[in-house]
Amino acid sequence: MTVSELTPAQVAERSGLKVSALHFYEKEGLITATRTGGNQRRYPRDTLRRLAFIGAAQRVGISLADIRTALATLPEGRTPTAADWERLSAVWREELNARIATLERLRDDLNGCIRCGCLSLDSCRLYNPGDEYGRLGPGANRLTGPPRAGP
Amino acid sequence: MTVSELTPAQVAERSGLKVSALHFYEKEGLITATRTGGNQRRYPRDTLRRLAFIGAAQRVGISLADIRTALATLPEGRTPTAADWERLSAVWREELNARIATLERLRDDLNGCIRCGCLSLDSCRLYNPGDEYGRLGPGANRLTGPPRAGP
DNA sequence: GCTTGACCTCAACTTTACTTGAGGTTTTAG
DNA sequence: CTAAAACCTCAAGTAAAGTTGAGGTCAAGC
Repeated sequence: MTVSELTPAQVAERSGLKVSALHFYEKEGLITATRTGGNQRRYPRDTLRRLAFIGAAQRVGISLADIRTALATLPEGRTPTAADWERLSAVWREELNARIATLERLRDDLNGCIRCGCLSLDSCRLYNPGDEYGRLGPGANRLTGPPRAGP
Repeated sequence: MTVSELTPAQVAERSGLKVSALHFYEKEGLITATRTGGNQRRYPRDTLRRLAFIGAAQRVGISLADIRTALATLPEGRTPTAADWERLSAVWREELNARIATLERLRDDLNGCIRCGCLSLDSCRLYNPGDEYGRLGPGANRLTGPPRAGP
């Protein structure tokens, strides 16, 4: 096997993910793998970076579907450069700033709002968050936290 | 029906939730309801406040199980006072501060870390967030975002 | 040359947070 | 008094993000 390719076990080890998660991500189109003669997976080196990126985005609360959309803007046919990654991360940077701002507002609302007893009234900002969603770039959304599930 | 009790439709209207969600929350022990002679639900007025609290906590990324634990510390037998709610919200305030700090660190890491190319290396803080979880009070956890699901 | 560990596929199960639907009852408006 | 709107229960379905297990293959060490 080429020097620059990684086995499933190596990727799992270095990413902290389980092999089953790697299969899942591949099925979802988030990472790719070539196969050896014996049909075993070999991951390109930049897989670790992709996985790190996926993990960071997930920690911000972005869904795999949105992450896939963002990763799809990476160039095909060549290994992404640092500049490619930076372009992507700039979007998340905005996302993070927005999320931080939202949380700060939520905290401040909580300070004044529950204390004053207005919570549950129609006019309460905490109760009626007006700007829960926003879009900043490809696939970036869900500024305030995990979804309140639906179909 | 007593002046201070609300019908399912009224609660749904004012909370923005569906009636099915109210049933679900009741089954999960997050809210309660009395019944009329005809077996229909009537919600105490503070249900709206409970729901507002639940919504705020969810937006921070706290699970219903943890929210239930927190709500369970409210006094039984009497309507919670503003002070009761404030005690609870103080916990979330800490939670919010912690989450904000985590996101700020994540953003700063992203600024330096992806740019410098270290992402995916074992020593990278972004790649290896060391302090993803912490406990501050009853049921408070998950500081950095939604869980990466598991069994 | 065989055993052991890493791999493979595929289907089914898990959790959280709800929704939908079926089949039947209660309340309200006219 | 009746028709419509709102309610009830209970079972089953949904979505996301994976994990687990069964049954079989591949590769490395002794």
